[in-house]
Amino acid sequence: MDRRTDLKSTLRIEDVPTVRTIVAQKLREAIMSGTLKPGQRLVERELCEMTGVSRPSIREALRLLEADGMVNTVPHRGPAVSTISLEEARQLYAARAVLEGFAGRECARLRDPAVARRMGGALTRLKAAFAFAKPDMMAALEAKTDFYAALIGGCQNVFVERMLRPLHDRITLLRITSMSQPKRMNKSLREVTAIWRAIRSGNEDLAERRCVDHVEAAAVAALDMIERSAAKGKG
Amino acid sequence: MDRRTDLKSTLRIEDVPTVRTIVAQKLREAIMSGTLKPGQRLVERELCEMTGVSRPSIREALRLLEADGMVNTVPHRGPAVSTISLEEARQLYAARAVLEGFAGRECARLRDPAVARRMGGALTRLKAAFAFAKPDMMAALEAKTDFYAALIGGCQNVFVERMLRPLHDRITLLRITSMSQPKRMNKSLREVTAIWRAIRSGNEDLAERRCVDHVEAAAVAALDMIERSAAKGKG
DNA sequence: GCTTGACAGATTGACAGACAATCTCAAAAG
DNA sequence: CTTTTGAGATTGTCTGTCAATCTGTCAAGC
Repeated sequence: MDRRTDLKSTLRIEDVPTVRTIVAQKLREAIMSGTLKPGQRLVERELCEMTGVSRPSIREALRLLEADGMVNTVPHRGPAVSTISLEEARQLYAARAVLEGFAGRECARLRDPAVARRMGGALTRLKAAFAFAKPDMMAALEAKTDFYAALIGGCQNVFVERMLRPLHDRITLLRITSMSQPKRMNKSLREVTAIWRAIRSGNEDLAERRCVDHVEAAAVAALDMIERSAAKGKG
Repeated sequence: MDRRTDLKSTLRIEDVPTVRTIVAQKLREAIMSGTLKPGQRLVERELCEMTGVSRPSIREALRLLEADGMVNTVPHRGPAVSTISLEEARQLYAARAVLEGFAGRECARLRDPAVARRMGGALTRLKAAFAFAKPDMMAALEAKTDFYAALIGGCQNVFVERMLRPLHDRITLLRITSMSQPKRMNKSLREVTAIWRAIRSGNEDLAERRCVDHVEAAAVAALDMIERSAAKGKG
């Protein structure tokens, strides 16, 4: 017997995955991991072969990504992985700073112990990833993702949550373009710890400030790298 | 000869409307105007008959609205016009306040005369709509929409722009649930004028403050009305 | 009378196939 | 070398089909 049927009837699973959502998520991951590169055209039939699903399903999944800004569809030319200019990258970080600043403020105001605990756990794991001579970048990325999840979820605002997710996705995509920066990790760790402390202390203004500072520092590093790689490409 | 072909080859028209985008826009308008009510289920075949397009196109349009949060699709039960709880409405206004505060700040910082001019024009028309004994609500709504468009576009941030549009759409949808409040119009006019003045003067902090104040005042009015209508429904 | 269960109708999820409109790119013509 | 033309590729859209799932009704049982 199919176990899923059983679960659905008893536990009332909310999020029954449909083919289109699975495909959409797979495409998202492929884009963020760099398998599908920015600017690359997404030919529908190729995606059908890759995923083994029909064109209608592929197209519906593409509409979801389109609305997220992950792919750009121009009529009669088809969808392509979104590219981002230096100026747009600036705007992206500015938008993220605003929203994450708000999230930090709200976390501090609400003072949910569970949120602070989750952040603390993520920080511990993040530090642990750097305890060895050879940092475990995979574990570090996971820990950081979890920290952000706590921050974003902790603000108790579904709209801010929904808006920040695509922004983070596109920043991940942005990092693919340039390279990952292991050097900034230490500084980043200090910034994130400061966020946690501010939130735990319930200082709203400080929490917002720390979040904005962190995003702006990340922006400087990322934009600098993009600028450099662009100049390198030219020269 | 087809004139459109000519235009496209020469002017490179960006936004060639496709059936799915037309349908999506039509549905958006139908939802915002109250033709399709919150909670109402959207049966695909009915939408086909209404719009005269096929099911796949309808479905693609629905994915776009789904990503905007305009409709809510639960697997195997189909899409329905999004409903919003009182708590969610609070969160919606909070998110709008953050983003519009940023937009105001940026408009003040950038000091684009064209933006100030456009806002001024919208304000003039907004005032004119109230110059008669019987206010022209239609004209007022249009003027206000134009004012917001100037504010949102003036911040020069495509991400903030893209995020604010769905929020405004859902607030419009929210107003349908409760009734429109002509009484608040005068107060609202004063608030909006204050935003304009702050932006024109280039005072970033003040512009942000005025935008946040305005949204929060609108939130109080809207939430109060929702609460009252909800209580009325119960009693 | 109320709950439970089963059945039929309705609806969505997903697929295959088809065709016109449009884009792209390379070869041919000037 | 530039422009034009044309073939191939790709998207936009439609029709039709079938299985899986939901919903509401109606009868059976407590």
